Amino acid sequence: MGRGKIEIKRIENSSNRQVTYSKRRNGIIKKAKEITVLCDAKVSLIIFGTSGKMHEYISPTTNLIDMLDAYQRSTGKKLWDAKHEDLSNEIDRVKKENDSMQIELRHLKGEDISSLNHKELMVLEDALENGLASLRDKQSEIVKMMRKNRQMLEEENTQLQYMWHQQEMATMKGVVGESDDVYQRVRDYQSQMPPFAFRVQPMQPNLHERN
Amino acid sequence: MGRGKIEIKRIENSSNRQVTYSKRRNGIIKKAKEITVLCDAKVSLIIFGTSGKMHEYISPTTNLIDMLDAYQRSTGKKLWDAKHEDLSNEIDRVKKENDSMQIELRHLKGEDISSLNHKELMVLEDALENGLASLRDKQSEIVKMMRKNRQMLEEENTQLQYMWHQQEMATMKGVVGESDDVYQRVRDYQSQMPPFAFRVQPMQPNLHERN
DNA sequence: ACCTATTAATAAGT
DNA sequence: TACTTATTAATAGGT
Repeated sequence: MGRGKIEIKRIENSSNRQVTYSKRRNGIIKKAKEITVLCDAKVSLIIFGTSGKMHEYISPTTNLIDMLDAYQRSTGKKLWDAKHEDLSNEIDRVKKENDSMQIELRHLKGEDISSLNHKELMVLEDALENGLASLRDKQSEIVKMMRKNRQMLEEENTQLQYMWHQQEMATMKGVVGESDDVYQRVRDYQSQMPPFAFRVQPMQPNLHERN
Repeated sequence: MGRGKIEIKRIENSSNRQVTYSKRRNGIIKKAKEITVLCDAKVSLIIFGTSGKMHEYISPTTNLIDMLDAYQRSTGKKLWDAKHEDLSNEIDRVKKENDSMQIELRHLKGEDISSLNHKELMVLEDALENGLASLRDKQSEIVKMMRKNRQMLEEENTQLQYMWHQQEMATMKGVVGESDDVYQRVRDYQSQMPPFAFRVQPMQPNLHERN
């Protein structure tokens, strides 16, 4: 299709070859676009000329990755190396782990237990009872701590009341000195101990609500 | 280039579209081959039609992997790595899911509960108690079924003993006929009911050990 | 890049 | 699906 017929063999004249390359490259890409539109086809076309410059066309209804995935599915050849397979295996492995944990969780919550046999039910029961036991331990530990806390607060309170009482007495007798007021006494008292917060907070920091 | 000009837009007639697809696909592949030979070009062409069937052409001077490597060098886009990243993200996602389930499981088993606050402990307690309650329900259901089973067996046993006794009486009187021996009686009795195994098996098939 | 004679591709019909 | 052929589209070679 030109001023003369040409044989399909390498064009030896370099500039002719370059010109032909450019024209035909455009031609192919145009054809690729057309078949995409006319026939709902998906095309991936990558062309390198001798210059090393690349030209490509990918049907806008898809992308190279998807095309290559489809290619692999279609041919069975694998383009992505072993590393990808490793990753896929890893995903499978972790997903399986996930599933079994999912099941265990459901069982512990009393769901789907109809499929369990007697032995399995016993194991489950043990687990639940142990869990509950640990929890109760924890809770009683907390209660103990709270009691201790309250006790410490009460003791401190008593001490402060006593001091306040003493101060009142002193005031009534009119012996108030600048370096011996009630506030100084309280500060003296406090300095004998670690700071308040440190002193009476529970050892269990998360005892309090978080939100 | 045909008996008439056509617009470049989707061919609605399905069989026309199929025919055109087939012709033009061949046309493009032919062009790809030609430019490969004429101009020393390297072409990778992958085409999927609506049927999902794939056609490809790769210049014989190269292969798809090399083409894609060159593509990546040329564009800077990374194909495998993109895929890679997708997979890695998937792994991360699933692993996170995994971890949180892991934690929940440990909590239900009474482990690592020191970090929980009061509210969380209450929720946990509820979950454990519910689980235990469901389990106890299940277990009592099983016990009930076993009792029922045993009862059925006992009744059958009684019945058989009675028949055996009768037969003994008959034998003592010497009135044993060929069509009226004890075995026949037992068979008669059994034929009134479904087969033994079917009759007295628990409705809960997994009651028995599996391994 | 553009031009255009010529070949190649192909749309529609069979 | 394959063949035919009128017609359009691509393009070789020249400018």
